[in-house]
Amino acid sequence: MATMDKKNVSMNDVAIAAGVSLKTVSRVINEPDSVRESTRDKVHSAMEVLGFRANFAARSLKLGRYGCIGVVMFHLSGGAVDMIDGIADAAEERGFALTMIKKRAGEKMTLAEAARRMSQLPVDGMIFNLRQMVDDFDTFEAPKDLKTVIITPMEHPTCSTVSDDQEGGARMACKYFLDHGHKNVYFVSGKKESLSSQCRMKGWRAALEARGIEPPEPLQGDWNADSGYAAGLVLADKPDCTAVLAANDCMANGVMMALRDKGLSVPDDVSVIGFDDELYKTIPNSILTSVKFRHRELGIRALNEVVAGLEAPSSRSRTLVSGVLVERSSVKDLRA
Amino acid sequence: MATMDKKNVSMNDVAIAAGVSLKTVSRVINEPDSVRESTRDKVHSAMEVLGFRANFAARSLKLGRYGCIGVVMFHLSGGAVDMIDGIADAAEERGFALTMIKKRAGEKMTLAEAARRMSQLPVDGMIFNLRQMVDDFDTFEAPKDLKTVIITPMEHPTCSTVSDDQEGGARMACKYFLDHGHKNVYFVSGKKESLSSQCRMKGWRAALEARGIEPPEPLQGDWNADSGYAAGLVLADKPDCTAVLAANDCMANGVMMALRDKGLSVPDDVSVIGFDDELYKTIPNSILTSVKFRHRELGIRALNEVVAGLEAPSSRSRTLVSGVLVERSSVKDLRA
DNA sequence: TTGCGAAATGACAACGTTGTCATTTCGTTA
DNA sequence: TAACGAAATGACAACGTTGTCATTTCGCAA
Repeated sequence: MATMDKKNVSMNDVAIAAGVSLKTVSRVINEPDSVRESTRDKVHSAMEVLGFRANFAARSLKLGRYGCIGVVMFHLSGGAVDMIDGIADAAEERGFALTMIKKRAGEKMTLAEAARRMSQLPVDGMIFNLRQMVDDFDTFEAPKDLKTVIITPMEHPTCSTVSDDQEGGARMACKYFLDHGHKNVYFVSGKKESLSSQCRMKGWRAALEARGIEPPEPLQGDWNADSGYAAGLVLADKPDCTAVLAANDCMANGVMMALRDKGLSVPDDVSVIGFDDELYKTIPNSILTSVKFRHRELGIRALNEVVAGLEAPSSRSRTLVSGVLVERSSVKDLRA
Repeated sequence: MATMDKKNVSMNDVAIAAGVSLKTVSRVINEPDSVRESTRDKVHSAMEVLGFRANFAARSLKLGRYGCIGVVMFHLSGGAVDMIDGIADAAEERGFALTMIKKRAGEKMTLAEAARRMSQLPVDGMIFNLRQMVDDFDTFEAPKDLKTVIITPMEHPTCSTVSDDQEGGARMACKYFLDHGHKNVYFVSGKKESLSSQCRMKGWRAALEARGIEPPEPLQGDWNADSGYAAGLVLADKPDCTAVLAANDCMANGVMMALRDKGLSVPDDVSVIGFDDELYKTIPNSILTSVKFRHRELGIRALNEVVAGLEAPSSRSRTLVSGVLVERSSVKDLRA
């Protein structure tokens, strides 16, 4: 048995084994250049033999920081993966790990509650991913010593926020229709409580009103294809409907299928744009033009904002990550 | 200004403010019943006034544990969301938080490297989510004091593993075809390096061979609809092809579209089964029968396995979470 | 060889908790 | 009122690091 069974190997154990002082072991880890090579080797091999691993708690206690960023997922849905991916990559790059907690199903969590839980954990700063409204959004104050960034399209009075420019994306899509000669644009929304859906609707309205067009009544969907299909059946009967903006690709596909089932062609009779640009994964040769948001970039920005604010937690900024219109062939040009 | 600007409020500060000893403050937090109510109130209001928050590092150092489970994402893809969801919920329920790190794009990470990084972080145990093979899988030995669970379909010599029963799911689907009178089943695979795809293929092979049927050459896909479509075009020309098992729903949809474009009907001419049961989100009135895995359950099991093993890190178990065949109408009954 | 400044190393305290054990206070009974 | 056991509280050490400052060792010039 070469392996010791002492529970935890401390720097002191290593120091004794290597015949040096505790502090020298510490130096080998934190400032190796200040230690003579021969000493360093002794220490390294002692660490090897004993299987030494630095104690996170003791180190953090002394340093007064953890090297971890907290992430609170209020809602964990499909689009969140890329965002987490971005957060995690950026964290790694800057030498941070992530500490994650999640709102449980059914649990009513406020920002204050999330902050309270997080501040008991090893974190130097935190990111809240918020896709729906919470009761205490406006009144919430982040702990003064813990930089807090909220991922949400709403502005917050005291915290930094980061968001996709959902409203801008919707405006862009709408303008694209209008610039292609369409006189009006119908809208199919996502779930009512979703902030994304609300913002996309707001952008759609704004773009139409900017051209003096009265927005028609939006159709209520629930993100899934079936609700898009139902909306499509309704829209097929409206003679003035030449353009449909659906709040996501799945519903856009539902709309397109309904239109076809009603004998209408996309884009010849009706043009359609969706959001998220993910239909191509599921539909071969997909023609759907779509507004794509850079979730990964969003995550990266959020993390960078936290890290940048570690020294000045009370600083406040607002970041918008623009979307991109991925052009395919589901929009007909009505001009000329 | 009611707010103190002393950097960190310690139990000692609270004790002085409340006129009690340090230890009494500690007791108020950890064993409130052992403190007289009047004392408790004094302490509580002192904590309130000073804005006291317990120091995680000091607490962990003393207790010798963190209350955190590490999660390493070797691959962060769509299906991972539900799994993380399950892990996070189960963790929460058992009073643990999650510490997460991710393999970076392009980085070559081994299990040993992941374990080394994790063991520098605040974790009592860890979960590796492994969807592809890594070089040191068979030789890897987990730290003796850190319970390690690997989410992977492969068996590991020393670590506990948890997995969907991908192979069983594929067998189930295949058997379903055969039991409905089909004489053969074609297979469209996902990306070559994916363990899921490999296992699904293995199950398909096994089910056919169990009935003495020689499996036809599998068609290579890449998870996306276009590759399924290409496979469908090939399959449409095979007169003996009455049943197709695609390694995911997107490719299954591609196959179906190709068959229809070739004038074949699903399920009248060809029956199709997919995996993951997610097509209904994108396709209205989807008819695709599909094998669904309970990713959330998988995450819960993985976390529970870690927690159960905290006291005996060297214990080892293997958990398989079965899939479910979600029946729709894409399979024709050829009997009678 | 001696002396010197620089480099390397070490002793000790401190970070903010909790465990151990001693002490004080309380309520009850004789 | 005194005496007692139980309940409440407190003093102090310990967890495993890193920072401060003192001490030792080294290499080199005189």
